[in-house]
Amino acid sequence: MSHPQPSTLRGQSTRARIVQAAAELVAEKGAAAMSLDDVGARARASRSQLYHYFDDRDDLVRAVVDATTDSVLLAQDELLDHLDTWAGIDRWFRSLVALQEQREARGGCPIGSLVGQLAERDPLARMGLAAGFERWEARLRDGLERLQARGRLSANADPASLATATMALLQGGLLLTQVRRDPAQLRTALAAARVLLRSAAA
Amino acid sequence: MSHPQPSTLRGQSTRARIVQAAAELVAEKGAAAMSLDDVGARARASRSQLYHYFDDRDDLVRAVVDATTDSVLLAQDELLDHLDTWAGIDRWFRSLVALQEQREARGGCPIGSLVGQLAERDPLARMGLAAGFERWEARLRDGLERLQARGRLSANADPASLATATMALLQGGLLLTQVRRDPAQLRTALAAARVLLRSAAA
DNA sequence: CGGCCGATGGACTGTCAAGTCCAGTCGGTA
DNA sequence: TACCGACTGGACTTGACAGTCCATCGGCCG
Repeated sequence: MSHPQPSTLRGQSTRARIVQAAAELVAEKGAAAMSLDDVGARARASRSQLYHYFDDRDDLVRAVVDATTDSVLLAQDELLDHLDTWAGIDRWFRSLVALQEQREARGGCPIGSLVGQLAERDPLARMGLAAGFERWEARLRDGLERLQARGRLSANADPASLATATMALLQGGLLLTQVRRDPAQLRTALAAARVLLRSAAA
Repeated sequence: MSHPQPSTLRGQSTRARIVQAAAELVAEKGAAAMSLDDVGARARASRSQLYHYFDDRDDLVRAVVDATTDSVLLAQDELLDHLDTWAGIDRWFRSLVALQEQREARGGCPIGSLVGQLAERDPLARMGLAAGFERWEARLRDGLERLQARGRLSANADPASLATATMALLQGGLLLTQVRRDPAQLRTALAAARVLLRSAAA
């Protein structure tokens, strides 16, 4: 992102259209299969506009990483705000499973799927993904800390470790769901997360 | 794999060299970045040999999937044989963490990393990956069933669900390890798996 | 010993994608 | 209105890659 934020409204909207189109293509076909021609066509932007707003292909992919984490967190924003009650946690879990059922277990986690594609190829993209996971996990950790402050979680439980383990179950559950085309995999993983968290209840 | 097994010894060894070279390149650079030229060069095989033994690029990638799962399971074979004792399970977990430390948290799971790269692009590859996970999880499930038969696991525990949840924690832990370049992520995830399993102990 | 067939080498082709270049247009400001 | 810089369009270059073709080798069997 060595390019500055576009100064005109039109420029900002063009840049946003490009990132949006690229993010869709990455989600549909994978990061490696996304071509700049496809992006240009979908965003109704010419070749040179891509290079006007981004250094190169990798720079655009990094913007896609950020946009994807933004959209994942935004979609769950309400739910993530209420992870400080057992009911709120259960509601979050149920909505995650419902989403996979609705998608017929396709696609896995939009962020997690990118790890295998980008982590070993572009250090900056890897750091962007790590930052995305950190924002996500922090929401859960904060919820668990409030739960603990309210005395519903054992005083000697470690919200940080519980949050990490829950994220692992979520990501692993999504991966198994994707590869087996079976949302029950995520359901089982999150049921285990529930057991794990409840076992730390006060 | 519409091509028959090569009939001569020389042919078999050439085919094996090709798959081996392709598997290394996929592990190093990702499935999309593996080029047939690279494979040929590393395997000391010419272009036409690749097409002599495989239908096309996708066919070779599917062979890589199978070879990769074989090698992952082979490497852990001893450990997977002893998942019917708590000590054996702990030993398995410790060795998984040690391996990530040794690799400096790079690469993630050789099988799991391929899911995000292949699952939505090649249905046959996805099925190959699912078969690999099934073989892996079955070893764990069998161990837990023997543990249960021996009365060390609660009679109303479900070895299948526990195995799935453990695999999810393993895969999710590896993903977080890879993206954060921190083996402690896997350690935390497997510590949670231990808690989960022990909570089902008899 | 002679032919058959799996196995091999390497050149060739068409396609497609990344990145460059330059000739413009648009919109605000003096 | 004239300027200026941000913005836009699309052609062009270069390189890489998947897949094809054909000529040849070499061991085995009749």
